[in-house]
Amino acid sequence: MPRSSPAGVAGWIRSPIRFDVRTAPDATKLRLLSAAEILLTERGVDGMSIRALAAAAGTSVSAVHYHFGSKFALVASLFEARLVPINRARLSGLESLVTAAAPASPTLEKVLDAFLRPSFEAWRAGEAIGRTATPHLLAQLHADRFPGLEELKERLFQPVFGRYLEVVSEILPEQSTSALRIGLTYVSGMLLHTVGGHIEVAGVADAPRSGRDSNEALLRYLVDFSVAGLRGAGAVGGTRMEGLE
Amino acid sequence: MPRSSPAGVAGWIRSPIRFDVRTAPDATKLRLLSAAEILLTERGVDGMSIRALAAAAGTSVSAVHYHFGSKFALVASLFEARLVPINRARLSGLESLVTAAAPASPTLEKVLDAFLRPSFEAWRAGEAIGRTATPHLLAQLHADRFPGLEELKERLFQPVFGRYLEVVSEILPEQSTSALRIGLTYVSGMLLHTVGGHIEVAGVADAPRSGRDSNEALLRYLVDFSVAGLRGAGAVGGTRMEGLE
DNA sequence: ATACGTTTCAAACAGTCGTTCTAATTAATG
DNA sequence: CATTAATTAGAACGACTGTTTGAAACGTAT
Repeated sequence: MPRSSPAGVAGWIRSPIRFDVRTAPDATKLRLLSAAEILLTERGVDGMSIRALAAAAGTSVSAVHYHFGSKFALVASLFEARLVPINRARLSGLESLVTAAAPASPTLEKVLDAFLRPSFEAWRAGEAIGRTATPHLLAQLHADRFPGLEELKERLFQPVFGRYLEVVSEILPEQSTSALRIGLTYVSGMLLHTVGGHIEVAGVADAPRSGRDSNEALLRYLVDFSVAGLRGAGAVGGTRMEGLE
Repeated sequence: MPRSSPAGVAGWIRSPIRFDVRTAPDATKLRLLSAAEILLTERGVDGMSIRALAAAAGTSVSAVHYHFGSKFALVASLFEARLVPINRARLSGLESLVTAAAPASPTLEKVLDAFLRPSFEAWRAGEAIGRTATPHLLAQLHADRFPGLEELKERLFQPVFGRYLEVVSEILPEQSTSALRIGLTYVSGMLLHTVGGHIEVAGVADAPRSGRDSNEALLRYLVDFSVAGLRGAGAVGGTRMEGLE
């Protein structure tokens, strides 16, 4: 199939007959990223070939190296482009809660909701337009192995994680930072497990009929589970965590 | 390096001078599985080539297809060989708890401990012999995509999961099966997140100095987190889970 | 219209992939 | 010892990998 033009974004049309999205600046670049998002989600980094990507994007194979330099650079660029907005929403949401509750601390439930919700929003948005969506991609890349990807994940995720860890430590001062770090990592793990498509409860994960309600209910369940887990795991035995210090 | 013979398992030695493990039945098969376990953990299914595998196992490339038929068959065989004992331990541990507590139900904490402990045992055992170990492999394969692997995971894991879901449903009768299914899936997700090497708390995950104590502490934290999470997620709002039914 | 920098394309490069084939080697059986 | 079966090794197959190259096509400005 030749490159189809998904209408819209017009305005500065020059040729009224053969209008093509390619006339937009960076159109090829964006088409490659968009196609890569789907292929990466479906087949992983190693499973996505440059040729399959070029075919899906309607470009030639050399376009990838012209615009990105290498396959890894494209994957890294996509990863960053998708994760940065989510992380920004996470941080701004957290700071809003902190300032609103000052000088006290916000509730743990609200903090975890602020952490988890941006991913769920992107997840639902992706489902709406008929593809497996960004967070699924993030979960896939999280599991994938690729030279340099580990450092990228660290660089992008750690500032967010660290700030949340600070705030949660203030809410649960009786728990050690080490223990809370584990707990928050578990929360991240559950989130990735969810958006990665492993939650296959009736019609939630990849089913076409999953809507806003079930998505919201699943988010609430995850928030409640996390709140109770964080509180409960630290509360049972206060001193036996020294093995993890 | 030529094929080294890790001593032991003798008894029917034939040539006292050039004894080689190859003389044992299925020795090549076992060496391939063992080498595949390491390579799969490190590089994933797509990242492990038959040639690298053969080199690591000290065999020729054709040995793989002679003994297993295909690369996928080898991966599936390894997956099954490693997961079946863990699942057996999970089921027998659960039934022990059930019969011991009859006619009442065992505590949720004991049930989850029975579910999680076999993986932790295998994890620790793997660390002891200096490799990343079986559960890490399982986590890797869980994230990997491979034709037919999904069905295999389903076939191997579902009976165990279903039985645990039954017992947990009896312990928490006020929660719907759908909600508990999600919760138990989250518990699995956290476990995979742990043994997959994503818990990087001081010296626990891949650090060389992680020992029995920190491992046991981490298991306890995960059990406590799961118990509190399962109870807490269902207890907050009893009727708002209908979106997930 | 000419020139220029940007972007696109098909072809080729140097490998690696999983798999198959044939011959040689090994172990077991008569 | 001879024969048969099981196992191994190495080369070869066709297809595919990420990447590079050089020329063609492009919009834009001179």
